[in-house]
Order: sequence, then structure tokens, then C-alpha cells
Amino acid sequence: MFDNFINYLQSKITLTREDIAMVESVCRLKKLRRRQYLLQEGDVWHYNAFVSKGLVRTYRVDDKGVEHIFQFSPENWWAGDRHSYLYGDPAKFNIEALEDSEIILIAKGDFENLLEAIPGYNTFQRNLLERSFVVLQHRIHMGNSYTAEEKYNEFIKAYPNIINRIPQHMIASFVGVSPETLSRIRNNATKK
Amino acid sequence: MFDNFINYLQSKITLTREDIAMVESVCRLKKLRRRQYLLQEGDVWHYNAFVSKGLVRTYRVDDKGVEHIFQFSPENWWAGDRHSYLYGDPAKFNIEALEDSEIILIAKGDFENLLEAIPGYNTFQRNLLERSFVVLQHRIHMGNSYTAEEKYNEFIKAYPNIINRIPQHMIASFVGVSPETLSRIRNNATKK
DNA sequence: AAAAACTATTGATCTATATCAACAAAATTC
DNA sequence: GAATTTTGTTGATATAGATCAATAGTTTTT
Repeated sequence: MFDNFINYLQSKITLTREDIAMVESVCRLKKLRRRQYLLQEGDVWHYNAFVSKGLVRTYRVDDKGVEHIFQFSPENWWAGDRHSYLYGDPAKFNIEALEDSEIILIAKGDFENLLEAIPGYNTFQRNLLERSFVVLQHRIHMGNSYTAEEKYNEFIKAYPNIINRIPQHMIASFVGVSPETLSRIRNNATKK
Repeated sequence: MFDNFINYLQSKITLTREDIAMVESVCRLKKLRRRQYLLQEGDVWHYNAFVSKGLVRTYRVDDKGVEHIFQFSPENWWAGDRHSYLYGDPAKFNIEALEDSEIILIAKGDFENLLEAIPGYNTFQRNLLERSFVVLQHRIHMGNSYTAEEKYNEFIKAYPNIINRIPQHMIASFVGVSPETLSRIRNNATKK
């Protein structure tokens, strides 16, 4: 039931039988149909969510009602609203399944116990955050200095394996470009 | 000599006398004159740098030769190139002192030892990264949905204490707006 | 204290990209 | 399988903000 997640963990850190039992004891499986929400704006988020199957998007709606996708999470990635998780505030993000999905939920307190109890997990988690930091940093830099076309090219370079599972206008939203502009970019690119 | 840093640490985690001795044994003080570089593009960064006095900026130069400031680090903040640190690649960032500064350097290996050796430090460091993540996330969202004026207002709200130590065109660079536009924004704001 | 470098302002012009709008193909739902 | 929704394209137009350029005050350097 939680095999995907256990395999993921074992590829990152060493687990004893007891560790595995402990992890499994705090996991909860949540199945989502396409278009179903894992989190809606306004609710408080206190889970760590591992996508074991499917694909999920995390997005936010701005003052003008426009959606801005922050992240796509396919299998073996995480999803969540880190701000709400950290500060207990109502979420500004929505998380919605783009495909029928299976999500493993671990409650905040349980997850923190795992980090302390399993040797190396705290360090691995810190490392994961460091790498995320670098990715976000680069996205900020792209936002300030790349053209729309460059941003799109960077996206397909960074996520080649999921592009055909995501509608084009959502890629536009992720990279911060209007859907029309992205359509024109792709059109020009094929002409060359 | 490292008092500022020890005080900072003690405000976050509990330190024994031995812990303090261990920390001090791996600290190195580096004094910077205004305009002096702590890191230059192309060099590899393998420190954790705590600003104990002064102010430092971390910036990157894009393909067109334009500077983009990623971060200002005043007293009691950190500075560094996390990408270079993590992957050992030549830095894309420059770190330059905006004022005469004192920086405490801890080499990568030493720092990792501290995280393991001092109870709670690993967890505190993870928490620090989580909060940074949230900040960067918000900057990405602003980049995609705020006007130039809103971005500037957000900056003065977030960093009210350092605005008068930073030239206006550098604030413009940080928020991702041209210096002329920022000048006009401020002008309009005062008219109201 | 003169020269040089840095900083901020203001005006004129340009441009990348957004917005508005209409249409059609594809996918999904009933 | 008809109706509805989603998705992508293309054209016309608008606009926020960039760029270019000139000026001047301020700070730093020599």
C-alpha cells in the first residue's frame, strides 16, 4: 500500500525494519479523482503529502482572479502549502489533481517524529530543502531576466518528462506568461 | 570576537560550554571594506557566512550585463551561493560589501559537523530553510502578479530597517524593476 | 579642492507581452 | 451522441515598464 513511498525513502536513507514499521504506521493513503482538491484556499494545511501516483498542481489565485501555478508534483514528488504548514495560517494555495492520483499523507507531528527518530532523515530533508531553495532562486532570476521564450525553454529542459501530461496554458501559468504568448512562441519555434 | 554569532545561536538553540568552544574553534573572522568582494563569480563557494557587522549584497549578472540583486544580508543574516555550495560548481553570484563588514566564515565540512553534534541545530537549520523557502515562493508570486509599485511597497514593508542603508537603484534591482521606474513610483507616491 | 564616480530625476520613445475577441478542434460530461 | 467544457490558435489593440538620453546633486577618491 505504501510501497512506492518506502522505496523512495530507502533510495535516500537506510531504514531498519522498525523504521519501516514506524513510517507505515503514520502514513495515510488518500485517493483523488481528477479535478479533486487536496487542499483549498482558506483551509489550514498540516500534512506532508507524497504523490505516489498521478499528478497534482499547486496554484494560487491573485487579486484579479488569475491563477498562478506554483508547482506540478508528479509521482515521487511532494506537495503542500509550506506557509500554512509552518505558520498555521489559512492556505493561500489550492492543490488539485490533474490526473487520478494517490497521495500519502503524514501529519505534521508524525513527520517531525520521523525526522528525529530515523538517523539521517533530518539531514536528508534539509538537503532536499536546500535543493528546492536553489530551484526557486533560479526561478526568481528567470522572472527578472529571461524572455518569455527563454522561460519556456527552461521549463521543457527542466521537466521534459511531464510536459505531455500538462495542458499548455498551465505551463504558461507556471512560467509566468499568458497562454496566447506561449502559443505564439511555440508556433514561431516550429517554423524555424 | 565571535560574540555576535554565539549570541545569535544561543537565541535559537541551547548551547553547552563545550558546544560554544566547538563553534568558536571552527569560526574564522573576515573583515571586508566597503565594495570588497566576499565571493566573485567563477569561484567555488564552500562556506557558511554569517554577517556579524555591516551589510552585504548577493547579486548576479545576466547575459546582457545587467546586475540582479538576489539578497541583502545585514547583521545577523547569512550570505552565500547555495548552488555553488551544494554542487561545487563555480559561483554565478557575487557577494560584495555595501558597508565595512565583519563576516564569520565556517567551512562546509565544519558546519555539517556542528549540525550533527549540537542537539537541535539540524532541526533549527531545517526550519530556517523552510522559512526561506516561503519567502522565495512569495517573491516568485509577486514577480508574476504584482505591479512594480506593489513590489516596491512589499519590499519596504518586509525590510523597513535597511531601506535607508541601500541606494534606491539597488532596491530596484532587488525587486526587479528599472531604476527609472522606481524613481517615478516614489515620486507619484509622495504626490498623493 | 578638483576630478571622478555614483546616484537620482525627468522626459521622450520603444517594445515585449498582456488583453480582448472570435473561432475551432478536442475532450469530457450528461 | 448531443451538449458542454476545455484547450489551443490567430489577429487586433493596448499598456506597463524598459530603454535611451540629458541633467544635476552628492559622495568618494586622489
